[in-house]
Amino acid sequence: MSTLTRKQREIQQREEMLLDVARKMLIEQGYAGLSMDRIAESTEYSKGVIYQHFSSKEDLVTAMAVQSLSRRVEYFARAAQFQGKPRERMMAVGVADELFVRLHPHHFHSEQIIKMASLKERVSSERLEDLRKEQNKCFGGVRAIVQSAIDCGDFKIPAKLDPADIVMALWSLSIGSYSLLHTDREMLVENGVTAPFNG
Amino acid sequence: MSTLTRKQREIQQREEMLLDVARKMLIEQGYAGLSMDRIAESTEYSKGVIYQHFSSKEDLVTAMAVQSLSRRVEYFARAAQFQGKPRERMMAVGVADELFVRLHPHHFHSEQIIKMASLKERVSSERLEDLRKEQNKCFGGVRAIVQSAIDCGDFKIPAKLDPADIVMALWSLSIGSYSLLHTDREMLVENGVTAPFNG
DNA sequence: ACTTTTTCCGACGAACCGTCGATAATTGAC
DNA sequence: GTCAATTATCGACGGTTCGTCGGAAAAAGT
Repeated sequence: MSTLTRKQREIQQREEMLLDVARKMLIEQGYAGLSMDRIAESTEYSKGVIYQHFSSKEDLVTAMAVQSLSRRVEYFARAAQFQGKPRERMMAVGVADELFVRLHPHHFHSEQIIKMASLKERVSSERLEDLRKEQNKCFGGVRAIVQSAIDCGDFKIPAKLDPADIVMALWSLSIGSYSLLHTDREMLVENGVTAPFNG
Repeated sequence: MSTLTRKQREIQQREEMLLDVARKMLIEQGYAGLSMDRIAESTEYSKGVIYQHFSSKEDLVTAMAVQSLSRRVEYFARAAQFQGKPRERMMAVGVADELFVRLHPHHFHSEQIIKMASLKERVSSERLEDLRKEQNKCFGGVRAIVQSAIDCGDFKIPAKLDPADIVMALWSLSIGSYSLLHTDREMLVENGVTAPFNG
């Protein structure tokens, strides 16, 4: 017997199903088109059931972000195990990031939504804690790799900068490029941007 | 006599007033707290009048983004006139960017909102065109500076990269850092990030 | 003073969020 | 198998918001 009862597993399974439906709706119709009523209708469950899983619409979107963030952590963990010099492991993380973005195009989208002020305040505190944990895992993992690359003299940075600063810069680049590519692609093309990504 | 009639000027003035009120509301209460009804109530105008200016809530937010983006162009233009070597002009642009972000903290916020898919589709086509124009001005201005720095041998880049790629990278960094700083500041501090910004 | 045109108002329909008492299903006792 | 107790589910409802539109009010014109 597993650690969860049958009923608990059913509920967890249903939650994933709900998230899948919601994700599809979010991608296809955007945040405005994501409606709790329509999720209920589309899944043949009632709104009451939906609200047993998610305390609000924002809570639901946050749940999606947590889900995809934990996926991202998996990608990074695999990259961290890459056999080779630390510097190569850093490259691997870059590849993992790009891969993740390609395979989970909705992730940044849901993150952007959460980041709109005052939405965060409507997310259940447990869910926010989940999000925080995953983010820290993510950040910590990448920092460890950068740190090891520095330690073995494979990667030099100005003394003023902490490894954490490097991670933040990389992360910023990732967020920023995604944001630009997925909403202003025409503008970039118009202006002659050619290289989409680089380690 | 100016190119606009008195009435037209009055309307334009009112539009700015509406945007000011809306901006305040957006900053204080977030997107969810930004309500057309409350703008009407707060300005003592009717909703009908508001909708004569903005075709939808998203159109209004876009108008705010256009407004602040045109401010940003002004900052950049001033930086471009900085007396000194091209490389120094590039630094000046960085400073201008940071200054802009500090003085217009709502800008990225409204941009983030617009970028949520399917919101864009509810913005009037004229407004979208305005936005596109301003963005191109912005991009073009910075690229010109980078180009001139390259031309005079003051700033070297790998042959593979176009100046436009550099601009995109800088822009991405700007977007990404803002995004991280304004929503995950605790996480950054927790993880030991120290350097907030650098040219 | 009266008509025409422009501007403005706010009640209204539709959609949505989140709640909660009513209803149905499941479990457990006998 | 029957019935009560508990748990899970439903969907109607109140409250709020968006965007519209017919008609009132003000301005311009004659």
